[in-house]
Amino acid sequence: MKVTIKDVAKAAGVSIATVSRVINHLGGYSEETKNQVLQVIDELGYQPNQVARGLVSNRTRTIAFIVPDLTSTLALELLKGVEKGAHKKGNSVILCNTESEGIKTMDYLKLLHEKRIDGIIFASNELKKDYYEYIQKMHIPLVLLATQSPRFAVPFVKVDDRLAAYAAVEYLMKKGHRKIGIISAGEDDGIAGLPRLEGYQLALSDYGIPVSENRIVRTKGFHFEDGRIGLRRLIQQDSEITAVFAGSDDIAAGIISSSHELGIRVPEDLSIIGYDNLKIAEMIVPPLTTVAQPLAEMGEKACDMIIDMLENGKLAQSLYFPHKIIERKSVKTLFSS
Amino acid sequence: MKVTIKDVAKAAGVSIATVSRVINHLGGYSEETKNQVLQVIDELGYQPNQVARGLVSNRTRTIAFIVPDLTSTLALELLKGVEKGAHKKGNSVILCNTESEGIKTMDYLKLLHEKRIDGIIFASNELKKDYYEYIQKMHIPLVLLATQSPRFAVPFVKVDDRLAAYAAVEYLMKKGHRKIGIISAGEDDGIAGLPRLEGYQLALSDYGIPVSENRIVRTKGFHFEDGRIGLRRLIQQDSEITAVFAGSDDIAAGIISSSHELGIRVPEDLSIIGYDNLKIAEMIVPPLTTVAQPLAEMGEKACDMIIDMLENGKLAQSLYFPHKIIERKSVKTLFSS
DNA sequence: CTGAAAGCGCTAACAC
DNA sequence: GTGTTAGCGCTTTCAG
Repeated sequence: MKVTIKDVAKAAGVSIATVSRVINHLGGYSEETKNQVLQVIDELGYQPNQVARGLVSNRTRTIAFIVPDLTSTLALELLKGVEKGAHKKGNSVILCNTESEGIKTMDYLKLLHEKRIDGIIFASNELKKDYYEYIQKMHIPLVLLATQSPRFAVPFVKVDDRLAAYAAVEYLMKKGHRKIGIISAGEDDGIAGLPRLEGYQLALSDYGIPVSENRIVRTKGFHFEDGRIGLRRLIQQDSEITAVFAGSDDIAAGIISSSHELGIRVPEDLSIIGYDNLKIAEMIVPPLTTVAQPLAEMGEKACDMIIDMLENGKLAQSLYFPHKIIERKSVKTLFSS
Repeated sequence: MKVTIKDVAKAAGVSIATVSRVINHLGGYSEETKNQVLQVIDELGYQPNQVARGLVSNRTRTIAFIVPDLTSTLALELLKGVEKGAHKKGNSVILCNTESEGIKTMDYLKLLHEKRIDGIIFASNELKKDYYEYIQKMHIPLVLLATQSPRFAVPFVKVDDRLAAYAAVEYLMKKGHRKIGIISAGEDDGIAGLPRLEGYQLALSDYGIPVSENRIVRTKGFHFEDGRIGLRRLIQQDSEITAVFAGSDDIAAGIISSSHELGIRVPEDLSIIGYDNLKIAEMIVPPLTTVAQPLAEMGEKACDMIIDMLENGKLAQSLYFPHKIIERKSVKTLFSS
């Protein structure tokens, strides 16, 4: 029933070593025996047992993808890229949804360790000290995806948030906007919130516009609800605003949803630029102008890096991916410059 | 460096058999040795090697989740549930994104076979004969999620699409609508399209309303674009329509997007009911009234079923999950009945 | 209650 | 070119 290398060897009239050689393309056998073996493999429908292989080779051809929040389309895009990168080279990916809970993450790490997975891609979340240290002990490659660590020297793949935020705000200004607000997670989120806020402030300063606290709304996260609530807070603080930079597309969607309720027209009364270019950006009305991150590509690259590190044994080079502004219909041109 | 069962045995002054017994809670050892072993395990930071375990026990504690299209939020919700169900019992899930290509699916199946995964959850796609036969040969449990097979006796978890579609259309009628269209994949998609179309037709008939081909638009898939194009076709075929049943939330979003361009107000001029209750349903304007499928729960259940089958060795019972209509703001009440 | 030993299916020296 | 054999780390009889 279950056919093993032994069965193949016996049926082909050779030793298991020879079979092993041909399935691993190692050479050291005649063309004739090779064909013989191959034929038997085919007849018997033999599939090498990767578990047994893993036991001796210490390679499971499995990569773990750890995300805090599988709900977000952002994670999905990332995951898609990772999966593609993995499968391209005969690896598979194990999914770990940690739901932001620290305990669950350590839990997962243990499980992954027991499974002797080959590497870890840690996505869009803070790499806590505990995690880092535990992973170090596992002696497997780790790369950070859409996040980075201020403390540990771990290779990462991401876009430069500060730069991208700067570009978004600059775009608004080029369209003639001067009274620009921001609704985004702020300093509390050092990974994504802080740099986006900094980019916003820097862009304003560079254009000689004073930064006013009244135009800043710091949200808890990057979710739809944050945007909904955020807009109400923002117009309360400063009703003169003509444009808003949203820290994420979800926030932007929330802002748009809220504006409808408040009778604010987008983009006629209020222009909005988002961040992420998720699928929802094109599905809402008006279609959202936003800063695109090449998420799928980034995921794929992260995977390549893991495999690279596995093969070469040295740390991969961190990488910034370029952002891009996708123009749709949520920003009104006041005047062009 | 790498600590194995031998190291533990040596350090604890017992045999590896004893260590194995305590880590597997098999009993047959004194309280004293147990504590001794446990302590050493802790000190050494020993983690059993699941690969080695898998080799002898033929259990890898890994379940594969196969979906054709990871892009959709639907897949995401399903996946979330599956992941939860798996992790709950110390299993992990390997993700397979087949992108609808048959070759890639067989490819994956081979890979999964080599990895000796414990079971397969096959989601929202047609189970082709090739796949089925191959999986049969693997001798591992298989369950269909959000899909079913008209040909093979494979346990499934899904909602009854026909019933749910019926309910959606009936809802529209209870709100006073009589001229109701449908934009959805049709007979070509036997799994989801056909039953939804049937539900639509049946509901109409039951209320004594003739089914008109002019009110039916059959789309290629269930995507946003299908909805956008679909609406234009529909109003061309019949401009009198007051409500539309969309085969998916994505289609519904497309319809709404299209209506804006066409100057049709939702729900004032046109009511829309969607299907799936994805996250986008609450994020668009107006928030979408839709038929909810408990996707995450379904995913979790599918996982439970796999594990069940693994433990009991017999086929699980197929399960229909209940649908539910989520009322939001995309349907106008003409008159209540 | 505990240990010795035979594998699980495969790879990788090491012989011939 | 090809076969023999010693493990990889663990579970599981079988003795004692």
